[in-house]
Amino acid sequence: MQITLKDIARMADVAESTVSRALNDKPGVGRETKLKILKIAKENNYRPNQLARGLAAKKTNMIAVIMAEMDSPGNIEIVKSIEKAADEKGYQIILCNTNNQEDKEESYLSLLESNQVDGAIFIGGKLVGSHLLRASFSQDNRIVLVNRLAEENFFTSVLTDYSQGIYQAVEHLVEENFKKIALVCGSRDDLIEEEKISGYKNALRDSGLDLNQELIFSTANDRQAGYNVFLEIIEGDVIPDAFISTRELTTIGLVEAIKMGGYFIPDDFAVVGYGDNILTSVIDPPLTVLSEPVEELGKSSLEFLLKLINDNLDSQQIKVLTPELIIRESSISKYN
Amino acid sequence: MQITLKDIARMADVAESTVSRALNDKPGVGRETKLKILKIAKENNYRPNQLARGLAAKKTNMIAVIMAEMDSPGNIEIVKSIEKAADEKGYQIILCNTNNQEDKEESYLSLLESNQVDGAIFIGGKLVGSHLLRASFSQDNRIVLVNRLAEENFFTSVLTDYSQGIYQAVEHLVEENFKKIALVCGSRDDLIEEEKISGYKNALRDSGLDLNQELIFSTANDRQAGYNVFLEIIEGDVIPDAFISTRELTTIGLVEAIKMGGYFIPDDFAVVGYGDNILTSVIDPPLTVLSEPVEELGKSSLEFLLKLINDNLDSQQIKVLTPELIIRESSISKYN
DNA sequence: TTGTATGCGTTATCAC
DNA sequence: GTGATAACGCATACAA
Repeated sequence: MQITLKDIARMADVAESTVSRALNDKPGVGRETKLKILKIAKENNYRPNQLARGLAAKKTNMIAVIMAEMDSPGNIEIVKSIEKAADEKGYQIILCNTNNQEDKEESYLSLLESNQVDGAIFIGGKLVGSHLLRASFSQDNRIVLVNRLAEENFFTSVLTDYSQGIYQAVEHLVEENFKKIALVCGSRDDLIEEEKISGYKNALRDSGLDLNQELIFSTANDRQAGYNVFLEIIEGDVIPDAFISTRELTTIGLVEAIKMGGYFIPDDFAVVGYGDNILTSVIDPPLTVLSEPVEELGKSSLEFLLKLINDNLDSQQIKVLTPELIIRESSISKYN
Repeated sequence: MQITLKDIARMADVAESTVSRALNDKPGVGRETKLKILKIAKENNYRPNQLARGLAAKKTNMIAVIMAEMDSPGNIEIVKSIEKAADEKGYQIILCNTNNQEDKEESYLSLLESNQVDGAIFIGGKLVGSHLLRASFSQDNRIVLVNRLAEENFFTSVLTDYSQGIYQAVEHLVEENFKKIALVCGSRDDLIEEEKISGYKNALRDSGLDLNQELIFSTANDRQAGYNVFLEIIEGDVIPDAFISTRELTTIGLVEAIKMGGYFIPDDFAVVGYGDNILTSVIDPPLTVLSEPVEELGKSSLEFLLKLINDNLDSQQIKVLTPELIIRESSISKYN
């Protein structure tokens, strides 16, 4: 059995409250007694019961990080960044994976509603549903969204400016003399995907290129989907000369399909992928990518959340970060 | 503020204990009252405070998964498998990343010692230190190790049989007529690495090949280390014709270095890598790998842990799983 | 500076 | 079947 405050109090021959104060570095305890208490605690390897502590103090120093997809290296990087920042502030994180299932999201949400965590960060995923909104209201808005939109602009969020990112990508491809640029994104009823499309359209317009709706493709975000979409495309009427693939796993599959089909990158098709991480960097040829500001996304989201928690700041804040276009071989025209 | 048992009791005009029984599906509460209570709870979106519940019941239905490295896709797969199994059993997981730092491991261990979780699974990492041993003793051995060894064979564990895996890999390479097979593994004072070396030695002996200590290389498990070790090797006295790389990230770097050096796989060097996942599968040419039984590692570790927790089973168990050799292009000799 | 008393929200052990 | 009541381990307001 674990040793408790009461045990220490008995051993040190003081009151429990004194022990509590000593252990928590609170004022109002004599130097002598404090040292004695700390010594005893250490000797007996005392660990405060966090459940009891949380119950009494209404604070657990834990936050939930709820991610829609664990397969994405970019998301993992964001988590690592959050964890690093949290560690520095004395918080621990609980990592939860919803696998894009709404019911799991709701179940993890109860971590917050049942006071097991002081706040929650949501990474990615579809449009925010009603349960999240409700929870946010009832839980003093101790929620931060990363790369996720809500219909009502209500949540404190840290977002990647996909529109601007895609715009840069198109611009670059146009400079490289590619004319028929395909966009591979996600479901069109997802607001974030609409944002990408809007960046794509704007860039085409500003470059004087015609928009061809047939060059916009919506797929799931996995490798197979990326693979399949290419097969579909080369069977189609309009054959692009360049691809902008806006998610990591799709990018992987797309590149595979191109190579498997006997085509060459960038000679037959230029490719701009998404995410600058170990996965995309392993691909041959070296891939031009939109680099997601993963480090900053994580750091900022945690900072926002701690503000919400500690300052009871309930005014919502939004930070928008622009991805960086990292140009490598896969998008360099051989004719330039 | 969140609604509590007491509130519901008041609304339903019954005692708190009755509400508790009703909500927990315990016997001893009338059908009528039970329905009434459940209705009120639902209407008010009641969520039991898990801290209080855990404190009173001495059970949180949460387990900690403490991993040494989040960068490894194989480890992520193990976690996903654990999470899936846990979900089915009504457990949630807390995912912790130690980054191979002993102090972080110790701090996360306090999740267990402070009763925030019912048990813990450790994935990977160096030899088990004294703090883990101590914790295991004081916490009724509610600890399971995955791919991790302890000096004293004391912990319930699920292990990959690296020795057997490497043995198969050597055997295969020998069949393909490779003669100078290099082994790239981790630090030699790690027991797991010694196991790999032992499989390597046994296979060489059984194949009638000479052992050359200069063909065994110890590196860190990251990409750069894999890259560097190849540079070092081709500067060396003994040039191998095949590599067995026993960790994912090292494998990535090694392959990169080979290709960067202008060499061809498998013509100049055959390669057997580690881990059958998205990362290794993206590599060109298709990589022969030792496929880690990630799914089973996760599932079994959770089952073991639940047994330890619920059955108070303190007899230690060990399960050993053999990796599967998946043969692809990178290890096929052009002369066969 | 220190001790006493109370409460945090639940579960569990008694009575009735 | 139901209701008091005492834990669970800690924090804190207040009294001393």
